[in-house]
Amino acid sequence: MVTIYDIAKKANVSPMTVSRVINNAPNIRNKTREKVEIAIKELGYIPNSAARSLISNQTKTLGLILTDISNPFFSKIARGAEDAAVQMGYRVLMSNTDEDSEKEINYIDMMLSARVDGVLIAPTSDKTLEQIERFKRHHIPVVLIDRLIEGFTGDYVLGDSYEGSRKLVEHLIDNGHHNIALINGPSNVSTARERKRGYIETLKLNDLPVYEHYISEIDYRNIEEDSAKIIVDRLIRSEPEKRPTAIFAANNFIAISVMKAVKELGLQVPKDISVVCFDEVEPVVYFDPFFTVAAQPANEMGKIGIQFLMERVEQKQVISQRKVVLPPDIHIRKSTRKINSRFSRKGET
Amino acid sequence: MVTIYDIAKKANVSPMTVSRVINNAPNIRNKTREKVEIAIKELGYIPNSAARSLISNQTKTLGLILTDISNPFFSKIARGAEDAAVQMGYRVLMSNTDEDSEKEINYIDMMLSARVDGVLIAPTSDKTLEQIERFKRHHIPVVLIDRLIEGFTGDYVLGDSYEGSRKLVEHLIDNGHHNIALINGPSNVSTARERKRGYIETLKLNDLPVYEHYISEIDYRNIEEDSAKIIVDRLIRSEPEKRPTAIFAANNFIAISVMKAVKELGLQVPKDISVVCFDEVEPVVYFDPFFTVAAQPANEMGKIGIQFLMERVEQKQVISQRKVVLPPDIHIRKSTRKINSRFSRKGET
DNA sequence: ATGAAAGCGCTAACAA
DNA sequence: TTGTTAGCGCTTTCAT
Repeated sequence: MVTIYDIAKKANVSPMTVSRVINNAPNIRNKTREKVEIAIKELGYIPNSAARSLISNQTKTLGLILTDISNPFFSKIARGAEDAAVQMGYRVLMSNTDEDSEKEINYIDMMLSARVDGVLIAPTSDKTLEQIERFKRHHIPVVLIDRLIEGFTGDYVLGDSYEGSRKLVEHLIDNGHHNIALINGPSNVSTARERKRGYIETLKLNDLPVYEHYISEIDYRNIEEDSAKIIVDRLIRSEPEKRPTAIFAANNFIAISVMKAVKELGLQVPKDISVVCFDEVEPVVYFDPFFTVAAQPANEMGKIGIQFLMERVEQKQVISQRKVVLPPDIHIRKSTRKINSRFSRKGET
Repeated sequence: MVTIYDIAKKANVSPMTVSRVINNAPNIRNKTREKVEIAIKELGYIPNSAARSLISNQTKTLGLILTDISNPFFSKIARGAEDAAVQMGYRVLMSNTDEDSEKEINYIDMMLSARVDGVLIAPTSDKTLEQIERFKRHHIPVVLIDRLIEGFTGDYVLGDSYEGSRKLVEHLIDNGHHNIALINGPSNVSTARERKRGYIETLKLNDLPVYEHYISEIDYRNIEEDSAKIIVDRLIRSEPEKRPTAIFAANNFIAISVMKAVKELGLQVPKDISVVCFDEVEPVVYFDPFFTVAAQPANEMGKIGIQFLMERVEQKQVISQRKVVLPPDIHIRKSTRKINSRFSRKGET
């Protein structure tokens, strides 16, 4: 490996001068600089980041902890984050926790030993707070993305799950749906809680009853399995007047499982049942927009998350906590249809 | 920051003993080990990777250079690669070149200065070979994924583009299509060349003419723009007997643009025109399998790529070049249909 | 404008 | 079994 000593020897200067050249320090004679630069080119010298880190106490590396980069929502966050990081001269270490808190701990160990300068994380659950404390102890800034943890102090960037749910459910109600089921994510994740809150409050505001048997949860880790089908099956087999006419799937993955289940049960969307969900279902949407969704600006979220993080890392204006909650875009498409309400609402004639 | 010196002081041993404990060295008295471990726990010590790298000359970090992680094909490669890397105790630095060779060079600089122990790369074009040489000069192993470069010596993992094209086109021909257009990727990428070769040879083997005006290329960087539409428009407006009855889109992104264009031109797939492509169009495929595709095992490719890389990095059996070409799975679905050939093939009665 | 010395956190090599 | 010394590649500090 070529070092500044090799360059120094070749250029007939001291290692310190080489260091000055590669750091664009002032007060260097042009001729000296040229000599050094030529030697660098000829030997193909590239500074050793590890040695620099050791002195500067910064690695110019950021940690990105997401649950699954092959989920389009997260891969967009990753893209937005990576682009923003590189633009500011930082590298990105990626990881996939698969919603598994043990994997998450291992990745956090990894990030800690890599001495990342900051971390952007979508926590697997509220329990992650303890792990985040570990970063705090090492004075490593942490920004939360997509998911909030109560008691967390620091910046975060979320989609507005409550508002998105409100609008999605409102849309269903406006189209005559009074029997709306919610298939939610696990309640130890903030987005799921907020979506449920939006769902319940919207029903109540519209004088619609909230049925416990309409609400179920799926652990994200089991979506691939038959959990969605079991739920959809149960919902559909209930007595005709209790059968939901619409399903609110908490995210795109759940929506897909629901679609599959509905189909396997011989029913059609939206003819027999309407479906809405969070997050865009790509890339179909580009040529055949089907799902009625609350689309979150994932790329933007990643970008803002890194910007916040960088400001903490570079200790610019260390303003107080920044809480950004981005509104989702509601797209009304073909997975929902107007129906004739089977029952009138309270107060309706 | 806590160092081995802090631990040493607290545990009343020398820094070297601490080093031995954290490295699980033999010949340490149990009691000493315990003392040290307690101090480590209490102070929350985590070894500094940079310092270790400086001595060991390895960073336990791998570089992953892909074109765009928000493309499902590549995000699956990334997942497979990341999982495999972590399992072997390595970290992964990610990057997105966007098919841009300048960005690619910057990322390669980054990887070089990060002193990654190895690189898994899907090169933007054949020109990347020079850049790969830079890794070679620094004795950093490189494994190619998805795309091959002529003249490259080393391991690679590809999908079988030639074979996939053969089967896709064969399928179209079997269904009466004699007028098949190819909308390809740029010919400085190996997959595009191989797909074209498969297309042409299959036509020839079936005594079908190869028309130059049926073959076009799209730069991956412009897919979002109207390039596909312009091509589809031209194809469709040609004289009736020259109008293709099927389009072979080189990948899923192109296929989506084609679908969009076909729709905007008021036509339907597969009624008016059949469409086939490479790579699965997810996640629709899970509930509404539509596209007839040659699906490549992306996750597997990433995993194998990292395995090969690791063997080079850890200099196990440094066997000669390993060339893995994985066959795609052909899925016949609803985007293609049987038609009555408008003209008989040469030799047919 | 340039150089020498010291040290970042760790470990290899040797010594005790 | 444990400790001492030196040095990985670089930069900070202080000279010159």
